[in-house]
Amino acid sequence: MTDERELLVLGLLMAQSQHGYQINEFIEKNLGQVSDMKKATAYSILKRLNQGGFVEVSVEQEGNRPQRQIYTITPSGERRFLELLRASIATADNVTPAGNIGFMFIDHLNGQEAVKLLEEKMQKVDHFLGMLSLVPQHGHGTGVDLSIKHRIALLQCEKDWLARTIQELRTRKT
Amino acid sequence: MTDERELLVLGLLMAQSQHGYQINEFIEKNLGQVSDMKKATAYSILKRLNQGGFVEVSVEQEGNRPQRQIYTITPSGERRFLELLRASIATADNVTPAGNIGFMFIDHLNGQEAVKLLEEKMQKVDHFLGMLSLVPQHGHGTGVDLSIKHRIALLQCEKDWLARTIQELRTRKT
DNA sequence: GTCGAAATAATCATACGTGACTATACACGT
DNA sequence: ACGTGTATAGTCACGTATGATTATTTCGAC
Repeated sequence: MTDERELLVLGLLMAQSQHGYQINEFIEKNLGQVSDMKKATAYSILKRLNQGGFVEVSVEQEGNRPQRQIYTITPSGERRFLELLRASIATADNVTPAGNIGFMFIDHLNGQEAVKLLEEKMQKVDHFLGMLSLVPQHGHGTGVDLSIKHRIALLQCEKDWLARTIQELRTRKT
Repeated sequence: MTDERELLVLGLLMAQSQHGYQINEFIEKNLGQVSDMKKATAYSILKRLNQGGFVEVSVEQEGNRPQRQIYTITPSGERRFLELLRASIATADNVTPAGNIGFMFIDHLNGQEAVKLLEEKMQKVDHFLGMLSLVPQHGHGTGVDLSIKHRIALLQCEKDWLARTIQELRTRKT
């Protein structure tokens, strides 16, 4: 998890030098669908990256506004970025996709309630699918699009599985 | 994340009162495919649950062995369990399935390497799929089986997506 | 001109998760 | 009887992530 967050921050700095607020704004506004990293976390990651020599800090003053720390990726940081990127793409640690533990104990609920809750979940998945398909394409085959398509594919799969499972539970109850 | 872990521990205590070591052993040996929670984490969760009045502790001494803390779920704990269970089944917070951030930046690699890394990932997914299909069935339609089937479905979907994407990248490169 | 809301830019206290470590008891070979 | 590996049962120090908070500036409404 940590590595993915560092990768995200380094990736944004690969595009251009930025200050903390800018990074957070970008994540909030454009990547809300992709990362749930919080402001304070981004700042602490920037600090860590700086201590590791992966980014450099310079201070900027604009008008009367408070000082800002501008972060710039270093050559060492670019190497680190590629390292993390390769690891991220090539690995599949994939333990427990969130929400899976609950299924283990579903027998503690009666069939009717289980079905109702699964339907609720399916609706939420569907709603989320809707949000994602509204995200505009960035261009042909950019990584960002790939990433979005990946999420859509997984969510669609989740939705299908829920539909099948609900059917099964309904049948069994009879 | 925290909630899912609490749910897991409470769920195990719903089946029977247990001491910490027993819980950890069970998770390690039987749920390695389902949860990556570590020993120390389980102990700290038990402590928290105890402080919240969701489990009670009693001390047991068996022969000359060191004392053991036996944890028993309380009525309040059972309510909490159901609460967490319902929430877990009905929600779909699903932000960033691990490994997705990497795709965003895949353009920083050349096509050939990207394909190679995706193939590596696919192999790992496939290997993991193999492991999961070896897990013995617990019985007909128990939650545990449902949970495993869910993971298999998602992994299969991931594998298919990777295969499609690799094809696409190959085509594009030409 | 002034008052409150929103934007800007961050820090801090706190809780959570985990690798490393501690410590005892038993089994087994030699 | 002695070492030594493994099972038992847990604690602790440390790093990470985040909600809450701080502090200043700009802007629009009145």
